[in-house]
Amino acid sequence: MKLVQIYQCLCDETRLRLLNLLLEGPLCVCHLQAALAEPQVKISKHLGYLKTRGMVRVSRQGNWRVYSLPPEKERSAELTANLACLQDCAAEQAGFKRDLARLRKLDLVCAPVSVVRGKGKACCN
Amino acid sequence: MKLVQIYQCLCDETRLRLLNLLLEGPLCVCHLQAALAEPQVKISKHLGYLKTRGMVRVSRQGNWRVYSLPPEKERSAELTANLACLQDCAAEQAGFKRDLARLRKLDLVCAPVSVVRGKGKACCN
DNA sequence: AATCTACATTCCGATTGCGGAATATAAACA
DNA sequence: TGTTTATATTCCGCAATCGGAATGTAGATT
Repeated sequence: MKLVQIYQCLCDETRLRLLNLLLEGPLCVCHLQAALAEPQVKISKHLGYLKTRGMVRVSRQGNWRVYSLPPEKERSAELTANLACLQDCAAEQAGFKRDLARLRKLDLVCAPVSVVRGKGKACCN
Repeated sequence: MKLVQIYQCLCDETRLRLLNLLLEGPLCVCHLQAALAEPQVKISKHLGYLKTRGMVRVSRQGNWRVYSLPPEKERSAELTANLACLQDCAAEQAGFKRDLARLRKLDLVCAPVSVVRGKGKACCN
């Protein structure tokens, strides 16, 4: 991943917000969607953008797709540096902090529907 | 200057190379052009892009326009952090190092033509 | 006054990016 | 098997970006 490609991943507001959340750890799409309060297509498309460029990984867990940043050991020096820089910058800005706050309010367990049934919601919907 | 706007300035190869050179100090267009070995329009347009977004300043010195990064005291924390990050990353990559090497080979004095006349060139042309 | 020099701007055409509405898909569940 | 759930993909229109060729321009030089 070339340096300029890293910056291309970072040059959209929605993607910045997504990455800021993923810096906290792996997250399924519905949590990202809920935390950003943005429509599903938008989230999904930007995740696709990041994925095709190698900025995020996906794994399947039952009904959910869990996105994560590449494991630390596999990150290039430039990626590590820029992610750290992003995290520092975002930590001081209201919008990013609000996203994190919303994220923490969510029930982070993506449980099978059968488990959640009766509580009126599955996962974070 | 919002964080995402910083990244928008950084998301093009030519602009990265320009900024990497400007991190060394103020430079006139002809030096940037010679160091990058790219056509004049290309250089000029990307400098325009950076200027309208407040990423660089211009001053006139006789026949030349001298571009520079905003003075350190006026840089936001995010800008400072990201420029440092860029400089670190670029310092380890062949392409950027080549630009710097070419820059250092240039006669960095933009002197009036009259002074240079007889040596067969004005400024870096 | 005419010319030159260093640079910017305009005018293309092609590509890419973005957002939303609608639709598709694949796994889980009943 | 049919339905629901979570997510991706396609289709569409629009705006932004990029590169190059040609042209414009302001100040310096002759």
